[in-house]
Amino acid sequence: MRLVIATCSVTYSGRLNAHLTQAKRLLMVKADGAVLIHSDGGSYKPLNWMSPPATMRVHEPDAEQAEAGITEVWTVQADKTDDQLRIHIAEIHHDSTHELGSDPGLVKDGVEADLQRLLAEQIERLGEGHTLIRREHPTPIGPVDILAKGPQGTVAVELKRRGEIDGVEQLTRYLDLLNRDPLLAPVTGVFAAQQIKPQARTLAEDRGIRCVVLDYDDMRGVDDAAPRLF
Amino acid sequence: MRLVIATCSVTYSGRLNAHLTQAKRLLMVKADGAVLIHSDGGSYKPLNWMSPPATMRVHEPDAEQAEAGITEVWTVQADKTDDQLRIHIAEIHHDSTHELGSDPGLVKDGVEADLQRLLAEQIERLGEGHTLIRREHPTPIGPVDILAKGPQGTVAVELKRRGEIDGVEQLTRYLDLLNRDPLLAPVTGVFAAQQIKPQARTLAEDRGIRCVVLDYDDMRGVDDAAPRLF
DNA sequence: CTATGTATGTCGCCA
DNA sequence: TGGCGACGTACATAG
Repeated sequence: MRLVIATCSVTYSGRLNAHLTQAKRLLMVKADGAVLIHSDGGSYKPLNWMSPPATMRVHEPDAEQAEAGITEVWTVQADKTDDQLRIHIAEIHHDSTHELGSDPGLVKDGVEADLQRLLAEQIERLGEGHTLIRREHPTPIGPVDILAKGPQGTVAVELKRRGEIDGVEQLTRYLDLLNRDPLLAPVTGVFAAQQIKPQARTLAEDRGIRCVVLDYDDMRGVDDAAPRLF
Repeated sequence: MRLVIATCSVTYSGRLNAHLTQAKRLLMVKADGAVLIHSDGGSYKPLNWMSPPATMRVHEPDAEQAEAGITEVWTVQADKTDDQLRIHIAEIHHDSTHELGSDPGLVKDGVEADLQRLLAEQIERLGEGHTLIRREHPTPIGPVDILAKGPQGTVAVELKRRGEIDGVEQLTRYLDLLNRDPLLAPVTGVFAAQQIKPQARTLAEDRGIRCVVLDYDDMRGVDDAAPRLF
């Protein structure tokens, strides 16, 4: 990985065109050809970048560029598309290269997949008398997270980490569709999430959809083989 | 901006838990407290990060950590949430700090606004006999992208770069509302996008909404005065 | 490979 | 401040 602090201007052309006027920034060049241009603020998204695989070439400035104070021009070309990044460098303030090696990568815990697995195993959290029919029940408009058998018939569960209005809309579409199937109907809905926003709860209940708040830590605690990462 | 190349392990806890085992990586500390952890591959997304505003504290390792070879512990705490990043440093290979100043920011060209302008100018792409009524037709629930007059009456167009289910929902809401207006009704819907996903197409057609795929390059080619910024 | 759904999404707009 | 939609979305996974 090469790290350069430089006064530069940047132009991107590809799916859109974008331009950065001259300023002092960090240029990060990765081993796979990726280039990231960061300022000293904002979140993780760079001001501009090139995704790998890409190839970087360093040129001398032409006469006009040299006249404007440009000392070096970097051209970063995507290997598979015609996306291109052009970096015009006026001054380099720092330049260092570091051997990092490959990274063992990130281990995650607590995403929707975990929640779904746990709820399928602990389906009684929907209420007494529920049994699992299946997870990821396929429909033409997408898979229903969990389908269960409840005391009053079939139950379709939409599962979210954070329950917001679009999740209720999604579940509503599934219910409309599932209720056209005479083998399943009547199907009622359950909106299950670790946290349910008031507006989502209001909309859900207005449509006869039951809301269930899930306690992830509690559910993981019940799970015997809860893997502990750290 | 501070740049550190370090052998480290990282733990994030917040909306989920995530862990990086020990390896050599880049740690970027921004002026606003943001911290990014990058490896020497992948696109612009860091392996792990903390969004600003956040506060970083540097601690001595406790006895157990010191025993494990940790020389320094960084704790990065989000200012407004309980998200936390803990970085255990075994060895620092490089450490430099740079004053960048604020950035003038990015200028873009070629997004949805351009597509809308082009479709308004080339409204016959909706089919023979269409004329433009107006762009950004205001309604209480938001502006309809394009309103046109077609052979069978008023047509409401929802425009997307990529047509997905959410866009069909959005158009459906507009149609429900517009059809309550006796001066406009009956209003039919057109879902226009550079690319339409199968599920979105299924839902749209099920609701009697016509789908139109737009060729942006072709449309821009027809446009004489295609503006070029650089 | 394409297709689809999630994301510690981030970012910008507008009420 | 919060809701909503776009994004050069990125990213993983299933088919």
